[in-house]
Amino acid sequence: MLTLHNSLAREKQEFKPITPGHVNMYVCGMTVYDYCHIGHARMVVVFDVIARWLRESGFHVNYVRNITDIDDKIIKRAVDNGESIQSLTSRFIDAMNEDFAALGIIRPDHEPRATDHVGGMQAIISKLFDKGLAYHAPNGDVYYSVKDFDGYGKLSRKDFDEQRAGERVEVDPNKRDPRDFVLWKAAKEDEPSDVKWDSPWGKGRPGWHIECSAMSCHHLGEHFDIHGGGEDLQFPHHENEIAQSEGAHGTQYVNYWLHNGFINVDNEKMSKSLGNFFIIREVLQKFDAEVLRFFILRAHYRSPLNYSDVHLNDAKNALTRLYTALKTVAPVEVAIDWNEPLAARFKAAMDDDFATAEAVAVLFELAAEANKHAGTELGAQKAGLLKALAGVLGLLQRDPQSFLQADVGAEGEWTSDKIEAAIVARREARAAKNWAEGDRIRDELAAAGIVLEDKAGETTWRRS
RNA sequence: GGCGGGGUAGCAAAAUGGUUAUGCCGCGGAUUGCAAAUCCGUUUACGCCGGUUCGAUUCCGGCCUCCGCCUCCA
Repeated sequence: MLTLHNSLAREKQEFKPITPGHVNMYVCGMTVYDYCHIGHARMVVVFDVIARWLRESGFHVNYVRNITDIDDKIIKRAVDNGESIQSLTSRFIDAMNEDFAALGIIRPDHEPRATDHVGGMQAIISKLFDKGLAYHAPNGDVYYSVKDFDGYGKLSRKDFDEQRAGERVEVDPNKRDPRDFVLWKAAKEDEPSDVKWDSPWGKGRPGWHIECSAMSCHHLGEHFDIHGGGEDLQFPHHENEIAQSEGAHGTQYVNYWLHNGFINVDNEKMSKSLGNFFIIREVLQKFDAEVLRFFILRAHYRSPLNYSDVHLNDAKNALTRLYTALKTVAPVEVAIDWNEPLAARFKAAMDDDFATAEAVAVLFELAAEANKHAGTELGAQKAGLLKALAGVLGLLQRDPQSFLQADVGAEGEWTSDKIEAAIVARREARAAKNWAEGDRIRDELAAAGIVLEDKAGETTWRRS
């Protein structure tokens, strides 16, 4: 039985799809005006694994992750750069795809872009007008009238009588209620022409929240199973999506809300204003992408996760142990037998709100089993199961050598040819029992971060 | 102020009312020409104070403390 933590109920619940055997899942994706940081990496890795596990569990999954390609920050950046919206967003969409591919992310079934769904957004706004949930403000913007929607606050559990509106932010005089949020932004004189769409309420562009209501509805319908995103989106974004979609359609919007935790730096939220954020491609200069993926999956998706080079290095050493086991004990291909004790533990962990930390622990126990039975059929079976289970998490699918010898962020002076030549020289010295020379060569390589391993007359190498 | 999530061994991170988490690091042993890898063994735990219980890190209450959301944000 699959259980998951539903933010709406604030407890773990058994997962029951609307249509047996099918899962419709929507995740809030990127606003493409800059490179993705490791917080985004966590989000996409987490939901990638969730989608993989749902499929492994036999569901047909329709996974949608949107791209926000129109927004204040995008306009500002494009204007600052003196380029078109289209040129800016397509550049960062390409970069995003590169980064996500490096992380082993399986592309969602649909990646709708906001600018392709403006019509759908207008249709929802019109329905909201029909139901008296939207109004046209003096400044030309269209707002959602929060006080007219009964369920407002049910996701974030905000008791608005307790909130002191305007305490931290000036209340916009165009709003009838401080909680109201924008559905349609009136075009401004100085804005570029490619950010203006015609609408019944004048030229303008959509508000942020309406995008997701429209795109999810287009691909998944008015009522679907799972909606995910970062925990910060719970309020106001997801709360507002509920207000829009349920307000317009009159039916329940989403059954299960999933929110992933943040990546922190020095126990503080990573954010641009604090200047403590890390771009994925920066991190990949220093660490293998699979190390970053592994680092993310070693924690539970809802827990805060502290990032530092020390922690990534720790993760790298741990992943090295797993790959070393697969190098030492060649795995045979196996179909996963979910009744096998360790496989059963893996499954129980994943079924329990996607407890990847426990699932990863199982991987290490399998590695130990494989090592213990190295050279036997049993060992090869254990290694095979290790590789198969890791594959469910999107890990350990490479040739072990390619991971162990990967030249990530190295100086590049020691090419594999040069290393092989040094190994030959060392072998000759050792054959002549010239241990001093053999050890000198090994020390020289070690100083360059290359570790030699002599086994059964063969010498292999890896980078440390 | 409102709402929410934490505090576990040197570091990271899980589960659990009584039984080894797991990984990295450390220490001892086996193995090795010496190493590396591997195996065996092993040292460091559950924020504080009460309560329930035969027994609590695990449940309940209080306290201390850290973090997040309440504003664009994964």
